[in-house]
Amino acid sequence: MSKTPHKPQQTPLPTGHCDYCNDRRAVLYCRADSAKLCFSCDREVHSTNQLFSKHSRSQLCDSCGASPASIFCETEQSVLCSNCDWDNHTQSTLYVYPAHNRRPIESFTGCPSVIELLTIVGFDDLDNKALFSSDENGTDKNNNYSYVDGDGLSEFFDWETPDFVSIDNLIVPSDVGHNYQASEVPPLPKNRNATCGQQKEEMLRQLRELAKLEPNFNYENADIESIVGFHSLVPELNRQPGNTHTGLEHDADPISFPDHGVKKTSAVQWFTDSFEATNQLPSKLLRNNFEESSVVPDQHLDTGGCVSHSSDGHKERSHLPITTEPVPVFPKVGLHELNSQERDSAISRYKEKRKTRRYDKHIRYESRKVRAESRTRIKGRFAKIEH
DNA sequence: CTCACGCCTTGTGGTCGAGGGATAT
DNA sequence: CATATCCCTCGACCACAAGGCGTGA
Repeated sequence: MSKTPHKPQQTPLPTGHCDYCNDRRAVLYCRADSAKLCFSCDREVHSTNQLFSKHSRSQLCDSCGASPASIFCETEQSVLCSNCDWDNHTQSTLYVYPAHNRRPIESFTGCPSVIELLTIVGFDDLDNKALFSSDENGTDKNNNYSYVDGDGLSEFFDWETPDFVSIDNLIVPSDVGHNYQASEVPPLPKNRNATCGQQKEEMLRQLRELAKLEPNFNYENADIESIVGFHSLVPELNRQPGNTHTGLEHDADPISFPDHGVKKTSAVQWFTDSFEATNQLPSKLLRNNFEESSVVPDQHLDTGGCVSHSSDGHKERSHLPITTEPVPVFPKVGLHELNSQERDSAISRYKEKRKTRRYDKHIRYESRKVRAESRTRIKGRFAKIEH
């Protein structure tokens, strides 16, 4: 592994506050709620009940700060939503910047513990002692995070460049009529740390606060090993099984962690697709949300192609091995035929549809609800009223 | 254009049971 | 590995008030 001297570009970070507490900086985005949340409020909101815990959350886009990120650009060290990824990595001619290494990142559900969150946002290589020691040494009076040498953090922030994708992967043969295939996003690498983008300092700070509130969190024991078998660290209260997913969990195959003698019901279930099994938690457990929220649906909404679509967006998702090898996510024909106006229109329709999508039960007529609740029933069925 | 009227459609929730996955034998 | 059992999820069912819509005055 070669460490690159490249440091994240210090573009202005979005300064949006959490929609819930309006105090801390928002670092996550909940699609179902269309809300930007900090880690603390995310836990509070999504641990309320089982329904809320199913909400799919993603990191906030580093660029616009208003949409769920689905792409990690290693070159820019940023997490981007599909639109910003498109804007940042394409030119007006729809050619893709070939030099940027990008890959999909995951959303998650449930009510993950701090340990899980560390993993989910890409801090899985961070020693947990460093998490706390940096809290003591690495924050100033204003609780602003600063790099700390010698405790693992500085090393952590020396970004490593996985070898999973190279420029060659993005070079398109000259005989290809258009360059869209170049915009495909490589599969999830085994080394998936440092996907937290440009808000990593804020994330780390919030996670540190969260860890202090987590009664069972013991950094002395919370090492990476325990992440893999983190049953013992998972507080029985105030949390529900967390998982990362594509938002298409219906067809996912649930897998459990090594039992460690813990009853399965207490184990956190994760969802896996066709991931190559590795020893690293993220590689094995995390799924990407590329299919649902990345550039793919945005850019070839109605053009068919490699990603199957269904009316409900759940049952017929593609089984293409997008996580094991690069998949030509763009059709050979069709996309280049879309002019920018059509594309904008398609994107708008997609975003609007996504925005209005509802998973929770919605009562249109409260009066009917009241009426139904007061009606006489026989075995649950409405019964005729005898006059 | 507004209003009244009549007819058709819609939506509401608790329970049951089919179906399928997980677990035990 | 095959079968049995358990457990969970989810759709169907019911009656009828309210909403929607067309028509005529």
